[in-house]
Amino acid sequence: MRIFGHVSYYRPGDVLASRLELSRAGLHRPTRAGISGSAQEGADSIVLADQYEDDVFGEDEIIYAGHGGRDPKTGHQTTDQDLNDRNRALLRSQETGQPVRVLRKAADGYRYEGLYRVVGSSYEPGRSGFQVWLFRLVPVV
DNA sequence: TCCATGCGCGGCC
DNA sequence: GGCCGCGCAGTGG
Repeated sequence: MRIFGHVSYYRPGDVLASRLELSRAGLHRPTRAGISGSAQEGADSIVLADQYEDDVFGEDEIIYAGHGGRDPKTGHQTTDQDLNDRNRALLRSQETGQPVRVLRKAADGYRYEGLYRVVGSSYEPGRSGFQVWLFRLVPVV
């Protein structure tokens, strides 16, 4: 059963040591993938891990780059992203307005940043010039 | 360097 | 609908 919103007793600011712990806690179930969710229900959680060059973690908003088109070695986008199921999940979240748990890689592990809502999306050239999905998330008040 | 782990989707009853 | 297999991933020992 997919859970949207807070999970168990975990609250923003909590730090877990690894992706495995995030998974066991239910904060972010996939052990490697950055987007948790389905095209039909939407995304329930995402992870920012300094892997995508087009990410922006701002004071009052997050720009989260969509999935795909990336060279794992260089970290740069090397092809246009496509509308895959993970990106569809975030588009779906924008439609439903369901909150998305945001986790962010930190020095000591993965920090639970809190609940965000997907309020915008675009498909445009990123830093490397290839088309990327960009999702705009703002904190849930 | 290698590979485990969790899961969404699609195919097939 | 339920089960199974496939492919893949914002890791990590």
